[in-house]
Amino acid sequence: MAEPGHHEPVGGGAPTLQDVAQAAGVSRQTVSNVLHAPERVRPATRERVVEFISRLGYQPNRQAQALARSASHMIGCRIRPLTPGALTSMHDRFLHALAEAGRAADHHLLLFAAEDESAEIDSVGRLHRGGAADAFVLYDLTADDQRPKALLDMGVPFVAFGRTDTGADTYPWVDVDNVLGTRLAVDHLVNRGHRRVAFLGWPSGRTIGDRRARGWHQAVESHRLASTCGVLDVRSEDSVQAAIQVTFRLLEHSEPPTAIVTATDTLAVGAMQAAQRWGLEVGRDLAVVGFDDTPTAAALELSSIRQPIELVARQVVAALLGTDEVGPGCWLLEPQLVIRSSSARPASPRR
Amino acid sequence: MAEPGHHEPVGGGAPTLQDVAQAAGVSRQTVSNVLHAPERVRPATRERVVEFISRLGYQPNRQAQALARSASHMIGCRIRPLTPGALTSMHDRFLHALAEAGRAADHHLLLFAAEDESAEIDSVGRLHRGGAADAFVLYDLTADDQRPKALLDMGVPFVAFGRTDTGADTYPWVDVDNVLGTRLAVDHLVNRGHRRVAFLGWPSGRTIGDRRARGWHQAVESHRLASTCGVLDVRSEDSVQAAIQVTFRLLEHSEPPTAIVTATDTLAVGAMQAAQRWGLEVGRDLAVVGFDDTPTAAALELSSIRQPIELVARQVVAALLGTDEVGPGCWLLEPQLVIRSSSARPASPRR
DNA sequence: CCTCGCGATTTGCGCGCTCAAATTTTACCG
DNA sequence: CGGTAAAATTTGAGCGCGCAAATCGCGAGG
Repeated sequence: MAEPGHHEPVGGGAPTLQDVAQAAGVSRQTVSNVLHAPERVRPATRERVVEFISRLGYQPNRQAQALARSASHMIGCRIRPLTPGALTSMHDRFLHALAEAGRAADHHLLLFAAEDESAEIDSVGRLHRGGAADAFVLYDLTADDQRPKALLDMGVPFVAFGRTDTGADTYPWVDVDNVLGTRLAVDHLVNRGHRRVAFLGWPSGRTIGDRRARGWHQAVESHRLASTCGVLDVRSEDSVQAAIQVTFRLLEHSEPPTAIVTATDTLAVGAMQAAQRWGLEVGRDLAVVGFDDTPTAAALELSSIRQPIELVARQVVAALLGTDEVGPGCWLLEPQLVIRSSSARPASPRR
Repeated sequence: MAEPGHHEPVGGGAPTLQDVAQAAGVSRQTVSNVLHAPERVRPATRERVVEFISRLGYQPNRQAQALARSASHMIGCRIRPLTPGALTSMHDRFLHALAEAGRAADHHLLLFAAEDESAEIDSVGRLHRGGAADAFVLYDLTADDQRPKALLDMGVPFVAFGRTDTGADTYPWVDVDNVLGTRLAVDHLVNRGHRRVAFLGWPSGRTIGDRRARGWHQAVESHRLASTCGVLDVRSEDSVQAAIQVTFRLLEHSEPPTAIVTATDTLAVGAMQAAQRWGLEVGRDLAVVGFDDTPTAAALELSSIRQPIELVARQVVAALLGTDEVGPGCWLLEPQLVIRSSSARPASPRR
């Protein structure tokens, strides 16, 4: 015991590679090999080492690993405060999916808060230089988002969920086909016999909103639905109150729509509320389809377009860890329609 | 340049302590002191070093710091998948608040996914032994939650948001006073003139639900409200559909309540839906108050009890980093009532 | 019987930093 | 102006690990 260099895993610290090595009577590196390149170790040795690893409950120290291989195996991600007024978006679903996807590749999620876009850029730079995270995930991209270019310039690896209007070919992104989303909604309503399908969206100018509007337009045209008058396309802020007012304008028209496709669940909730106050029963007199499939949609039996967030997260992580692709990879995933009673019934005969 | 030991911050790696030291013509440790104990460094030297730190954009390497001081400055937190059916709880609000609170103390959030409680315990153990996180945050505690004891046994530092029924004096927690919450709701309704205030809660057996029920009971008794018959206390699963059915039972009574206090916003949504189908206008014929102030509540103009999540997060972080308290600290914070139109008007005269 | 070659295993080194102890410098007083 | 204490700064060691090069051991070939 007086022999120098003979450590025991004395209480306190977790066992180290050295501890396991000593216990198994091999060297540090052999234990490391058992973990990372088992084929290099003779089966007999390997088994013995494995035995001691589990007996001591050895767990590699991530900080030491990170330092040695200069890669932290952390994925950085800003967590945004939720926008007051809007229904919760899919932040938590996305974060959970990311964590899940990262786990498979032994990567963890590093969450940080930042006031705004430029604070986020600062934080990312700092975290990256400080080696706290190897790569980052950007989400909720706006049309003219500054972040992709900024990170590109800093040489920070990242993948975006969503994309900007321009320059989207200069960085890797994963996005959901919003155009397809609203198209699916309209198709579904047409199948149910609707011919006057309105669109309730955001004021034009925001990428996502515009794409969703475009999907409605395309579907209306391809089905040759009534829309020539143009009054079936209305816009409002993303709040329930605003949506209620705008929906009233839609309903007081001489030939009101029998169905409304909205750009968000928040707007859809507004449409439903307005319909009720107008004396219509949602699902019977007026069909409504929302977008994002928030928990609220499920609670209110609102049909909604669901983004495949889990797939997105998996693809984002794959792209992040994806070895040295040639050029930025881009993936456009397909959303799905979740049908609930707000749009399940066939259209009632003209009122 | 051939001089050995003379590194330049050549392209690639971020600048290190050594780089800054060399540039400023001082030693490694002096730079370190400027950062951590400026008072030990002579002002003139300090200024020069600071100058070079910012000029080189030096950022301490967190992995190296973590390794050296054997403290990762990371707070571990499991991210749960959201419960299908229930409205989103406050996960994202809490996570954001935690990240925000941790930032002030230079701590970041480490998110991980786990299937269930025991997987979470495993992960926590592994992350802790691996030095990936110094301490952990537990939330959504159930009455007989296994996690506190397990972490206690493993010697892993943690703070819980919420608490178990028994043994809550053996570990540090921060909780919101749920009893007070429903009491506030009832008080508010009584102020508005209501005398028959029903409670719509979870089946008894779950800590949180029971506390919320108790608050209603206390308030009803202290205000001497009608309740002797006992029919004003009803329970259902935490889903909108179930709540609708149960609310109908409440409404078909000979002396129906004029107001309903619920244990969650989900239940409140059910109550609101039921009222509408019954031909009552929420806010005029029937007042409803929810619990948790989810985004849905805001969207539907539902009054709700709001938990001070940001305070909770700050207190959790403070407790986590709090130096060697004597015994576990416990904090019970007060919720607040957010009044919206679902309960704002005075009670209408008896119907 | 000795050497070569190859797989198995070990050693040396450094990742970037902090702590403690050693060393140098500065300031002050007799 | 020497001496000394205090302040300022430097040096040495090591945190736990991975990489690369070095070493060991053993069977085949000459």
